[in-house]
Amino acid sequence: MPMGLSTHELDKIDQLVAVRRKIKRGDFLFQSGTPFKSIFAIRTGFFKTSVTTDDGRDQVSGFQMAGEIIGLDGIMNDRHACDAIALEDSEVCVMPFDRIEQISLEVKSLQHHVHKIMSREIVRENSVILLLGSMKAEERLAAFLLNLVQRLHARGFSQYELVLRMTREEIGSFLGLKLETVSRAFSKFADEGIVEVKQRNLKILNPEALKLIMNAQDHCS
Amino acid sequence: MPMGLSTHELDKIDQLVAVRRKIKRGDFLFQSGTPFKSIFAIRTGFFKTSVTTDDGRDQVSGFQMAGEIIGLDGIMNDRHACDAIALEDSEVCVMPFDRIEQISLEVKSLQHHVHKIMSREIVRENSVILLLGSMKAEERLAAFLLNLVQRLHARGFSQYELVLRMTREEIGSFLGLKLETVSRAFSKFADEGIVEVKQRNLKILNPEALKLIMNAQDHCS
DNA sequence: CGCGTCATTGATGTGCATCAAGTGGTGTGG
DNA sequence: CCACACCACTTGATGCACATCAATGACGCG
Repeated sequence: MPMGLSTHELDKIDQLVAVRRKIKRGDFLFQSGTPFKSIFAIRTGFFKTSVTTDDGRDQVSGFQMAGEIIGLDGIMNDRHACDAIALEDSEVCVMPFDRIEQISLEVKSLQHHVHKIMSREIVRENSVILLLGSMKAEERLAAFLLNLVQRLHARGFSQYELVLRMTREEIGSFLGLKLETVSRAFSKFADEGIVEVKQRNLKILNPEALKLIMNAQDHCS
Repeated sequence: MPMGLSTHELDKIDQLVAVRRKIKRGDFLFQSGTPFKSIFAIRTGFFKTSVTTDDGRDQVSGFQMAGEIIGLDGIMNDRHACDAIALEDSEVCVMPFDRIEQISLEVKSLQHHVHKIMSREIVRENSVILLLGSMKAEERLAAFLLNLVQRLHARGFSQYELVLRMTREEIGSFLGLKLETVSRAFSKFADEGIVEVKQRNLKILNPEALKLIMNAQDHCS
Protein backbone atom coordinates (compact mmCIF):
# COMPACT_ATOMS: atom_id res chain seq x y z
CA MET A 1 0.00 0.00 0.00
CA PRO A 2 1.14 3.55 -0.68
CA MET A 3 3.44 5.28 1.78
CA GLY A 4 3.85 8.73 3.22
CA LEU A 5 0.20 9.56 3.72
CA SER A 6 -1.42 11.92 6.16
CA THR A 7 -3.73 10.48 8.78
CA HIS A 8 -6.62 12.04 6.92
CA GLU A 9 -5.67 10.21 3.79
CA LEU A 10 -5.20 7.00 5.69
CA ASP A 11 -8.72 7.36 7.07
CA LYS A 12 -10.01 7.58 3.55
CA ILE A 13 -8.21 4.46 2.54
CA ASP A 14 -9.43 2.63 5.60
CA GLN A 15 -12.93 3.10 4.31
CA LEU A 16 -11.98 0.99 1.35
CA VAL A 17 -10.93 -2.12 3.09
CA ALA A 18 -13.74 -2.23 5.60
CA VAL A 19 -15.57 -5.19 4.11
CA ARG A 20 -14.11 -8.66 4.04
CA ARG A 21 -15.36 -11.86 2.58
CA LYS A 22 -14.50 -15.48 3.10
CA ILE A 23 -14.41 -17.89 0.18
CA LYS A 24 -14.39 -21.64 0.62
CA ARG A 25 -12.13 -23.87 -1.41
CA GLY A 26 -13.68 -24.51 -4.81
CA ASP A 27 -16.08 -21.56 -4.62
CA PHE A 28 -16.18 -18.67 -7.03
CA LEU A 29 -15.02 -15.26 -5.90
CA PHE A 30 -16.69 -14.01 -9.06
CA GLN A 31 -17.80 -15.39 -12.39
CA SER A 32 -17.34 -14.21 -15.93
CA GLY A 33 -20.25 -12.12 -17.11
CA THR A 34 -21.55 -11.12 -13.69
CA PRO A 35 -21.71 -7.41 -12.85
CA PHE A 36 -18.48 -5.84 -11.72
CA LYS A 37 -18.57 -3.74 -8.58
CA SER A 38 -15.37 -4.34 -6.69
CA ILE A 39 -11.84 -5.46 -6.97
CA PHE A 40 -10.41 -7.73 -4.30
CA ALA A 41 -7.23 -7.82 -2.30
CA ILE A 42 -6.40 -11.33 -1.19
CA ARG A 43 -5.71 -11.41 2.54
CA THR A 44 -5.19 -15.14 2.89
CA GLY A 45 -5.52 -18.08 0.56
CA PHE A 46 -4.96 -18.83 -3.07
CA PHE A 47 -6.97 -18.32 -6.26
CA LYS A 48 -6.92 -19.16 -9.91
CA THR A 49 -8.49 -17.07 -12.65
CA SER A 50 -9.67 -18.63 -15.86
CA VAL A 51 -10.97 -17.33 -19.16
CA THR A 52 -13.46 -19.05 -21.39
CA THR A 53 -14.25 -18.91 -25.10
CA ASP A 54 -17.75 -18.86 -26.53
CA ASP A 55 -17.37 -22.47 -27.49
CA GLY A 56 -16.53 -23.64 -24.02
CA ARG A 57 -12.79 -23.91 -24.12
CA ASP A 58 -11.25 -22.50 -21.02
CA GLN A 59 -7.83 -21.83 -19.66
CA VAL A 60 -6.25 -20.77 -16.41
CA SER A 61 -4.94 -17.25 -16.94
CA GLY A 62 -3.21 -16.83 -13.60
CA PHE A 63 -2.73 -17.87 -10.00
CA GLN A 64 -3.05 -15.28 -7.24
CA MET A 65 -1.81 -15.40 -3.68
CA ALA A 66 -2.11 -13.30 -0.54
CA GLY A 67 -1.27 -9.67 -1.15
CA GLU A 68 -2.30 -9.69 -4.78
CA ILE A 69 -5.21 -7.90 -6.43
CA ILE A 70 -7.85 -9.65 -8.46
CA GLY A 71 -10.71 -8.46 -10.62
CA LEU A 72 -9.18 -5.62 -12.66
CA ASP A 73 -10.47 -7.11 -15.90
CA GLY A 74 -14.01 -6.16 -14.91
CA ILE A 75 -13.58 -2.40 -15.13
CA MET A 76 -14.04 -2.24 -18.83
CA ASN A 77 -17.68 -3.28 -19.58
CA ASP A 78 -18.65 -3.36 -15.90
CA ARG A 79 -18.69 -7.13 -16.13
CA HIS A 80 -16.14 -9.62 -14.99
CA ALA A 81 -14.22 -11.06 -17.92
CA CYS A 82 -12.94 -14.18 -16.15
CA ASP A 83 -13.75 -16.58 -13.36
CA ALA A 84 -11.96 -16.47 -10.04
CA ILE A 85 -12.00 -19.65 -7.98
CA ALA A 86 -10.49 -20.25 -4.56
CA LEU A 87 -7.98 -23.11 -4.50
CA GLU A 88 -8.06 -23.11 -0.71
CA ASP A 89 -10.20 -21.47 1.94
CA SER A 90 -9.46 -17.80 1.50
CA GLU A 91 -10.30 -14.33 2.68
CA VAL A 92 -10.39 -11.17 0.61
CA CYS A 93 -10.87 -7.47 1.16
CA VAL A 94 -13.74 -6.22 -0.94
CA MET A 95 -12.87 -2.84 -2.44
CA PRO A 96 -15.78 -1.22 -4.29
CA PHE A 97 -14.27 0.28 -7.39
CA ASP A 98 -16.40 3.41 -7.48
CA ARG A 99 -15.14 4.16 -3.98
CA ILE A 100 -11.59 3.69 -5.13
CA GLU A 101 -12.13 6.12 -7.95
CA GLN A 102 -13.78 8.62 -5.66
CA ILE A 103 -11.01 8.53 -3.10
CA SER A 104 -8.44 8.58 -5.89
CA LEU A 105 -9.70 12.03 -6.81
CA GLU A 106 -8.54 13.26 -3.43
CA VAL A 107 -5.57 11.06 -2.65
CA LYS A 108 -3.13 11.39 -5.50
CA SER A 109 -0.87 8.60 -4.31
CA LEU A 110 -3.77 6.17 -4.28
CA GLN A 111 -4.59 7.05 -7.85
CA HIS A 112 -1.03 6.40 -8.90
CA HIS A 113 -1.00 3.19 -6.92
CA VAL A 114 -4.04 1.93 -8.78
CA HIS A 115 -2.39 2.73 -12.08
CA LYS A 116 0.71 0.85 -11.06
CA ILE A 117 -1.26 -2.19 -10.06
CA MET A 118 -3.07 -2.26 -13.37
CA SER A 119 0.16 -1.74 -15.25
CA ARG A 120 1.74 -4.57 -13.30
CA GLU A 121 -1.03 -6.87 -14.41
CA ILE A 122 -0.43 -5.86 -18.02
CA VAL A 123 3.27 -6.59 -17.67
CA ARG A 124 2.59 -9.89 -15.97
CA GLU A 125 0.33 -10.95 -18.80
CA ASN A 126 2.98 -9.89 -21.28
CA SER A 127 5.35 -12.37 -19.74
CA VAL A 128 2.73 -15.11 -19.82
CA ILE A 129 2.26 -14.39 -23.51
CA LEU A 130 5.98 -14.69 -24.01
CA LEU A 131 6.02 -17.96 -22.15
CA LEU A 132 3.14 -19.45 -24.10
CA GLY A 133 4.39 -18.25 -27.43
CA SER A 134 8.03 -19.14 -27.31
CA MET A 135 8.92 -21.68 -24.65
CA LYS A 136 8.93 -25.45 -24.59
CA ALA A 137 7.29 -27.60 -21.96
CA GLU A 138 10.20 -27.86 -19.53
CA GLU A 139 11.12 -24.23 -19.93
CA ARG A 140 7.56 -23.26 -19.11
CA LEU A 141 7.44 -25.37 -16.00
CA ALA A 142 10.80 -24.06 -14.83
CA ALA A 143 9.68 -20.48 -15.36
CA PHE A 144 6.44 -21.21 -13.57
CA LEU A 145 8.12 -22.72 -10.51
CA LEU A 146 10.67 -19.94 -10.26
CA ASN A 147 7.97 -17.30 -10.52
CA LEU A 148 5.88 -19.03 -7.89
CA VAL A 149 8.67 -19.47 -5.40
CA GLN A 150 9.89 -15.94 -5.97
CA ARG A 151 6.46 -14.53 -5.14
CA LEU A 152 6.19 -16.74 -2.08
CA HIS A 153 9.65 -15.72 -0.95
CA ALA A 154 8.68 -12.05 -1.25
CA ARG A 155 5.88 -12.87 1.20
CA GLY A 156 8.21 -14.39 3.76
CA PHE A 157 7.95 -18.03 2.79
CA SER A 158 10.79 -20.34 1.99
CA GLN A 159 12.87 -19.70 -1.06
CA TYR A 160 13.06 -23.40 -1.83
CA GLU A 161 10.03 -25.20 -0.50
CA LEU A 162 6.44 -24.73 -1.48
CA VAL A 163 3.09 -26.42 -1.60
CA LEU A 164 1.38 -26.45 -4.95
CA ARG A 165 -2.19 -25.41 -4.36
CA MET A 166 -3.30 -26.45 -7.81
CA THR A 167 -3.57 -29.75 -9.66
CA ARG A 168 -1.29 -30.83 -12.48
CA GLU A 169 -4.16 -30.21 -14.81
CA GLU A 170 -4.49 -26.60 -13.66
CA ILE A 171 -0.76 -26.08 -14.03
CA GLY A 172 -1.01 -27.56 -17.49
CA SER A 173 -3.91 -25.35 -18.40
CA PHE A 174 -1.99 -22.29 -17.30
CA LEU A 175 1.12 -23.35 -19.20
CA GLY A 176 -0.71 -24.45 -22.31
CA LEU A 177 0.23 -28.10 -21.73
CA LYS A 178 -1.52 -31.34 -20.91
CA LEU A 179 -1.33 -32.68 -17.38
CA GLU A 180 0.71 -35.67 -18.52
CA THR A 181 3.34 -33.38 -19.94
CA VAL A 182 3.52 -31.47 -16.69
CA SER A 183 3.86 -34.69 -14.77
CA ARG A 184 6.64 -35.93 -17.01
CA ALA A 185 8.51 -32.64 -16.68
CA PHE A 186 8.28 -32.88 -12.89
CA SER A 187 9.61 -36.41 -13.02
CA LYS A 188 12.46 -35.37 -15.27
CA PHE A 189 13.44 -32.52 -12.95
CA ALA A 190 13.29 -34.93 -10.02
CA ASP A 191 15.45 -37.51 -11.84
CA GLU A 192 18.03 -34.83 -12.52
CA GLY A 193 18.08 -33.86 -8.85
CA ILE A 194 16.80 -30.38 -9.56
CA VAL A 195 13.67 -30.70 -7.48
CA GLU A 196 12.12 -33.07 -5.01
CA VAL A 197 8.45 -33.75 -5.64
CA LYS A 198 6.23 -35.46 -3.13
CA GLN A 199 2.64 -34.98 -4.16
CA ARG A 200 2.06 -31.30 -4.04
CA ASN A 201 5.02 -30.63 -1.83
CA LEU A 202 7.92 -29.32 -3.78
CA LYS A 203 11.48 -28.64 -2.83
CA ILE A 204 13.80 -26.85 -5.20
CA LEU A 205 17.24 -28.35 -4.78
CA ASN A 206 18.95 -26.51 -7.59
CA PRO A 207 17.40 -23.17 -8.54
CA GLU A 208 20.29 -22.34 -10.85
CA ALA A 209 19.55 -25.39 -12.96
CA LEU A 210 15.96 -24.25 -13.25
CA LYS A 211 17.09 -20.86 -14.45
CA LEU A 212 19.31 -22.51 -17.03
CA ILE A 213 16.45 -24.63 -18.27
CA MET A 214 14.19 -21.60 -18.46
CA ASN A 215 16.76 -19.80 -20.59
CA ALA A 216 17.55 -22.68 -22.87
CA GLN A 217 17.52 -20.30 -25.85
CA ASP A 218 18.94 -22.99 -28.10
CA HIS A 219 16.42 -23.59 -30.82
CA CYS A 220 13.86 -20.83 -31.21
CA SER A 221 14.84 -18.22 -33.75
CA MET B 1 -12.67 10.00 -25.77
CA PRO B 2 -15.03 10.60 -22.86
CA MET B 3 -18.34 12.34 -23.50
CA GLY B 4 -20.48 14.87 -21.78
CA LEU B 5 -17.78 17.22 -20.59
CA SER B 6 -17.93 20.89 -19.81
CA THR B 7 -15.87 23.23 -21.96
CA HIS B 8 -13.58 23.74 -19.01
CA GLU B 9 -12.94 20.05 -18.80
CA LEU B 10 -12.40 19.86 -22.52
CA ASP B 11 -9.77 22.57 -22.25
CA LYS B 12 -7.95 20.50 -19.71
CA ILE B 13 -7.97 17.48 -21.93
CA ASP B 14 -6.80 19.53 -24.87
CA GLN B 15 -3.63 20.23 -22.94
CA LEU B 16 -2.91 16.55 -23.05
CA VAL B 17 -2.88 16.00 -26.74
CA ALA B 18 -0.93 19.11 -27.67
CA VAL B 19 2.24 17.32 -28.70
CA ARG B 20 2.43 15.02 -31.66
CA ARG B 21 5.20 12.91 -33.00
CA LYS B 22 5.86 11.26 -36.33
CA ILE B 23 7.47 7.84 -36.49
CA LYS B 24 8.95 6.41 -39.65
CA ARG B 25 8.33 2.86 -40.68
CA GLY B 26 10.73 0.56 -38.84
CA ASP B 27 11.55 3.09 -36.13
CA PHE B 28 10.96 2.62 -32.45
CA LEU B 29 8.26 4.60 -30.73
CA PHE B 30 9.90 3.45 -27.52
CA GLN B 31 12.20 0.69 -26.38
CA SER B 32 12.09 -1.70 -23.49
CA GLY B 33 14.03 -0.41 -20.51
CA THR B 34 13.98 3.25 -21.47
CA PRO B 35 12.38 5.72 -19.05
CA PHE B 36 8.62 5.96 -19.21
CA LYS B 37 7.10 9.42 -19.41
CA SER B 38 4.13 9.25 -21.72
CA ILE B 39 1.56 7.01 -23.22
CA PHE B 40 0.67 7.42 -26.86
CA ALA B 41 -2.55 7.57 -28.82
CA ILE B 42 -2.04 6.45 -32.38
CA ARG B 43 -3.44 9.00 -34.80
CA THR B 44 -2.41 7.32 -38.01
CA GLY B 45 -0.34 4.28 -38.83
CA PHE B 46 0.30 0.88 -37.42
CA PHE B 47 2.55 -0.52 -34.69
CA LYS B 48 3.69 -3.76 -33.20
CA THR B 49 4.79 -4.25 -29.61
CA SER B 50 7.20 -6.98 -28.68
CA VAL B 51 8.53 -8.38 -25.43
CA THR B 52 11.96 -9.86 -24.88
CA THR B 53 13.42 -12.35 -22.43
CA ASP B 54 16.79 -11.96 -20.75
CA ASP B 55 18.20 -14.55 -23.08
CA GLY B 56 17.18 -12.75 -26.23
CA ARG B 57 14.03 -14.53 -27.23
CA ASP B 58 11.39 -12.12 -28.29
CA GLN B 59 7.80 -12.21 -29.32
CA VAL B 60 5.24 -9.85 -30.77
CA SER B 61 2.72 -9.16 -28.03
CA GLY B 62 0.27 -7.12 -30.05
CA PHE B 63 -0.52 -5.00 -33.08
CA GLN B 64 -1.94 -1.51 -32.63
CA MET B 65 -3.77 0.67 -35.09
CA ALA B 66 -5.10 4.22 -35.24
CA GLY B 67 -7.23 5.09 -32.26
CA GLU B 68 -5.52 2.69 -29.91
CA ILE B 69 -3.35 3.47 -26.90
CA ILE B 70 0.16 2.20 -26.47
CA GLY B 71 2.66 2.29 -23.63
CA LEU B 72 0.57 1.39 -20.58
CA ASP B 73 3.06 -1.27 -19.55
CA GLY B 74 5.55 1.43 -18.59
CA ILE B 75 3.62 2.84 -15.65
CA MET B 76 4.78 0.24 -13.23
CA ASN B 77 8.58 0.71 -12.76
CA ASP B 78 8.64 3.94 -14.79
CA ARG B 79 10.33 2.03 -17.58
CA HIS B 80 8.89 0.65 -20.75
CA ALA B 81 8.47 -3.09 -20.58
CA CYS B 82 8.27 -3.72 -24.30
CA ASP B 83 9.38 -2.35 -27.63
CA ALA B 84 7.01 -0.48 -29.92
CA ILE B 85 7.93 -0.34 -33.59
CA ALA B 86 6.08 1.38 -36.41
CA LEU B 87 5.07 -0.95 -39.23
CA GLU B 88 4.30 2.01 -41.43
CA ASP B 89 4.89 5.73 -41.24
CA SER B 90 2.79 6.81 -38.29
CA GLU B 91 1.80 9.69 -36.12
CA VAL B 92 1.01 9.60 -32.43
CA CYS B 93 -0.27 11.98 -29.79
CA VAL B 94 2.19 12.14 -26.93
CA MET B 95 0.35 12.20 -23.62
CA PRO B 96 2.62 12.75 -20.62
CA PHE B 97 1.37 10.39 -17.98
CA ASP B 98 1.90 12.70 -15.02
CA ARG B 99 -0.29 15.23 -16.78
CA ILE B 100 -2.95 12.60 -17.26
CA GLU B 101 -2.87 11.77 -13.58
CA GLN B 102 -3.00 15.42 -12.63
CA ILE B 103 -5.98 16.18 -14.82
CA SER B 104 -7.62 12.95 -13.73
CA LEU B 105 -7.77 14.39 -10.23
CA GLU B 106 -10.07 17.09 -11.54
CA VAL B 107 -11.92 15.40 -14.36
CA LYS B 108 -13.55 12.33 -12.97
CA SER B 109 -14.62 10.97 -16.33
CA LEU B 110 -11.07 11.09 -17.59
CA GLN B 111 -9.92 9.09 -14.62
CA HIS B 112 -12.53 6.47 -15.30
CA HIS B 113 -11.63 6.48 -18.96
CA VAL B 114 -8.01 5.74 -18.16
CA HIS B 115 -9.07 2.86 -15.96
CA LYS B 116 -11.22 1.45 -18.72
CA ILE B 117 -8.42 1.64 -21.24
CA MET B 118 -6.07 -0.19 -18.92
CA SER B 119 -8.69 -2.77 -18.14
CA ARG B 120 -9.33 -3.25 -21.84
CA GLU B 121 -5.66 -4.00 -22.34
CA ILE B 122 -5.81 -6.59 -19.57
CA VAL B 123 -8.83 -8.22 -21.16
CA ARG B 124 -7.22 -8.16 -24.58
CA GLU B 125 -4.15 -9.89 -23.22
CA ASN B 126 -6.37 -12.45 -21.53
CA SER B 127 -7.75 -13.42 -24.89
CA VAL B 128 -4.27 -13.65 -26.38
CA ILE B 129 -3.33 -15.99 -23.54
CA LEU B 130 -6.37 -18.08 -24.30
CA LEU B 131 -5.43 -18.17 -27.96
CA LEU B 132 -1.83 -19.17 -27.32
CA GLY B 133 -2.70 -21.73 -24.70
CA SER B 134 -5.54 -23.58 -26.27
CA MET B 135 -5.84 -23.09 -30.00
CA LYS B 136 -4.29 -24.81 -32.98
CA ALA B 137 -2.54 -23.08 -35.83
CA GLU B 138 -5.51 -22.55 -38.12
CA GLU B 139 -7.77 -21.55 -35.27
CA ARG B 140 -5.22 -18.96 -34.21
CA LEU B 141 -4.93 -17.48 -37.65
CA ALA B 142 -8.71 -17.38 -38.08
CA ALA B 143 -9.11 -15.64 -34.73
CA PHE B 144 -6.36 -13.21 -35.62
CA LEU B 145 -7.88 -12.27 -38.96
CA LEU B 146 -11.35 -11.85 -37.53
CA ASN B 147 -10.04 -9.68 -34.73
CA LEU B 148 -8.06 -7.54 -37.14
CA VAL B 149 -10.89 -7.00 -39.58
CA GLN B 150 -13.33 -6.30 -36.79
CA ARG B 151 -11.11 -3.57 -35.40
CA LEU B 152 -10.61 -2.10 -38.86
CA HIS B 153 -14.31 -2.21 -39.51
CA ALA B 154 -14.96 -0.32 -36.28
CA ARG B 155 -12.70 2.39 -37.72
CA GLY B 156 -14.68 2.68 -40.92
CA PHE B 157 -12.68 0.33 -43.14
CA SER B 158 -14.04 -2.58 -45.08
CA GLN B 159 -15.45 -5.52 -43.25
CA TYR B 160 -13.87 -7.92 -45.71
CA GLU B 161 -10.76 -6.45 -47.22
CA LEU B 162 -7.59 -5.47 -45.48
CA VAL B 163 -3.90 -4.95 -45.97
CA LEU B 164 -1.63 -6.84 -43.64
CA ARG B 165 0.93 -4.37 -42.36
CA MET B 166 3.12 -7.07 -40.88
CA THR B 167 5.17 -9.93 -42.30
CA ARG B 168 4.25 -13.59 -42.01
CA GLU B 169 7.03 -13.91 -39.50
CA GLU B 170 5.53 -11.20 -37.31
CA ILE B 171 2.12 -12.81 -37.52
CA GLY B 172 3.75 -16.09 -36.57
CA SER B 173 5.57 -14.52 -33.67
CA PHE B 174 2.34 -13.05 -32.38
CA LEU B 175 0.48 -16.34 -32.77
CA GLY B 176 3.25 -18.51 -31.39
CA LEU B 177 3.85 -20.15 -34.76
CA LYS B 178 6.57 -20.29 -37.40
CA LEU B 179 6.16 -18.26 -40.53
CA GLU B 180 5.89 -21.39 -42.67
CA THR B 181 2.95 -22.55 -40.63
CA VAL B 182 1.24 -19.20 -41.08
CA SER B 183 1.87 -19.34 -44.80
CA ARG B 184 0.45 -22.84 -45.07
CA ALA B 185 -2.63 -21.86 -43.15
CA PHE B 186 -3.20 -18.92 -45.49
CA SER B 187 -2.84 -21.24 -48.47
CA LYS B 188 -5.29 -23.69 -46.97
CA PHE B 189 -7.87 -20.98 -46.36
CA ALA B 190 -7.37 -19.78 -49.90
CA ASP B 191 -7.77 -23.31 -51.31
CA GLU B 192 -11.02 -23.67 -49.43
CA GLY B 193 -12.28 -20.40 -50.84
CA ILE B 194 -12.48 -18.78 -47.42
CA VAL B 195 -10.07 -15.98 -48.20
CA GLU B 196 -8.24 -14.52 -51.15
CA VAL B 197 -4.59 -13.78 -50.49
CA LYS B 198 -2.48 -11.70 -52.79
CA GLN B 199 0.69 -10.80 -50.98
CA ARG B 200 -0.39 -8.69 -48.08
CA ASN B 201 -3.76 -7.91 -49.52
CA LEU B 202 -6.41 -10.06 -48.01
CA LYS B 203 -10.06 -10.47 -48.84
CA ILE B 204 -12.31 -12.48 -46.58
CA LEU B 205 -14.80 -14.29 -48.77
CA ASN B 206 -16.45 -16.35 -46.07
CA PRO B 207 -16.29 -14.87 -42.57
CA GLU B 208 -18.66 -17.50 -41.21
CA ALA B 209 -16.26 -20.25 -42.17
CA LEU B 210 -13.50 -18.42 -40.31
CA LYS B 211 -15.67 -18.24 -37.21
CA LEU B 212 -16.35 -21.95 -37.48
CA ILE B 213 -12.66 -22.71 -37.75
CA MET B 214 -11.92 -20.47 -34.79
CA ASN B 215 -14.45 -22.37 -32.71
CA ALA B 216 -13.43 -25.81 -33.78
CA GLN B 217 -13.71 -27.03 -30.19
CA ASP B 218 -13.36 -30.64 -31.34
CA HIS B 219 -10.28 -31.99 -29.66
CA CYS B 220 -9.04 -29.99 -26.71
CA SER B 221 -10.48 -31.16 -23.44
C1' DC C 1 18.44 -5.05 -63.90
C1' DG C 2 20.05 -7.45 -59.98
C1' DC C 3 19.93 -7.98 -55.28
C1' DG C 4 17.67 -8.50 -50.81
C1' DT C 5 13.60 -9.39 -48.45
C1' DC C 6 9.45 -11.81 -47.98
C1' DA C 7 6.64 -15.70 -49.19
C1' DT C 8 5.41 -20.31 -50.80
C1' DT C 9 5.85 -25.20 -50.96
C1' DG C 10 7.84 -29.77 -50.13
C1' DA C 11 10.34 -33.34 -47.27
C1' DT C 12 11.59 -34.78 -42.89
C1' DG C 13 11.95 -34.70 -37.84
C1' DT C 14 10.34 -34.10 -33.12
C1' DG C 15 7.86 -32.48 -29.03
C1' DC C 16 3.85 -32.85 -27.12
C1' DA C 17 -0.98 -34.71 -27.26
C1' DT C 18 -3.54 -38.60 -26.97
C1' DC C 19 -4.82 -43.10 -25.42
C1' DA C 20 -4.39 -46.40 -22.00
C1' DA C 21 -3.10 -48.89 -17.82
C1' DG C 22 -1.84 -48.79 -13.24
C1' DT C 23 -0.59 -46.57 -8.50
C1' DG C 24 -1.34 -44.07 -4.32
C1' DG C 25 -3.78 -40.96 -1.33
C1' DT C 26 -8.12 -39.42 0.58
C1' DG C 27 -12.66 -39.54 2.10
C1' DT C 28 -16.91 -42.17 3.05
C1' DG C 29 -19.97 -45.48 4.72
C1' DG C 30 -20.53 -50.08 6.61
C1' DC D 1 -11.31 -49.49 11.57
C1' DC D 2 -11.40 -51.35 7.31
C1' DA D 3 -13.31 -51.72 2.38
C1' DC D 4 -14.42 -49.38 -1.35
C1' DA D 5 -14.72 -45.74 -4.59
C1' DC D 6 -12.90 -41.75 -6.43
C1' DC D 7 -9.67 -38.62 -7.82
C1' DA D 8 -5.07 -36.94 -8.75
C1' DC D 9 -1.02 -38.52 -10.45
C1' DT D 10 2.49 -41.36 -12.89
C1' DT D 11 4.27 -43.87 -16.68
C1' DG D 12 4.34 -46.16 -21.18
C1' DA D 13 3.05 -46.62 -26.25
C1' DT D 14 1.59 -44.38 -30.28
C1' DG D 15 0.20 -40.59 -33.42
C1' DC D 16 -0.03 -36.12 -35.18
C1' DA D 17 0.62 -31.08 -35.59
C1' DC D 18 3.89 -28.10 -36.15
C1' DA D 19 8.96 -27.06 -36.39
C1' DT D 20 12.85 -27.47 -39.06
C1' DC D 21 15.54 -27.73 -43.20
C1' DA D 22 15.82 -26.68 -47.90
C1' DA D 23 14.72 -25.05 -52.55
C1' DT D 24 12.30 -21.97 -55.39
C1' DG D 25 9.46 -17.98 -56.60
C1' DA D 26 7.61 -13.09 -56.38
C1' DC D 27 8.09 -8.30 -55.29
C1' DG D 28 10.08 -3.93 -54.52
C1' DC D 29 13.92 -0.89 -54.17
C1' DG D 30 18.35 1.24 -55.29
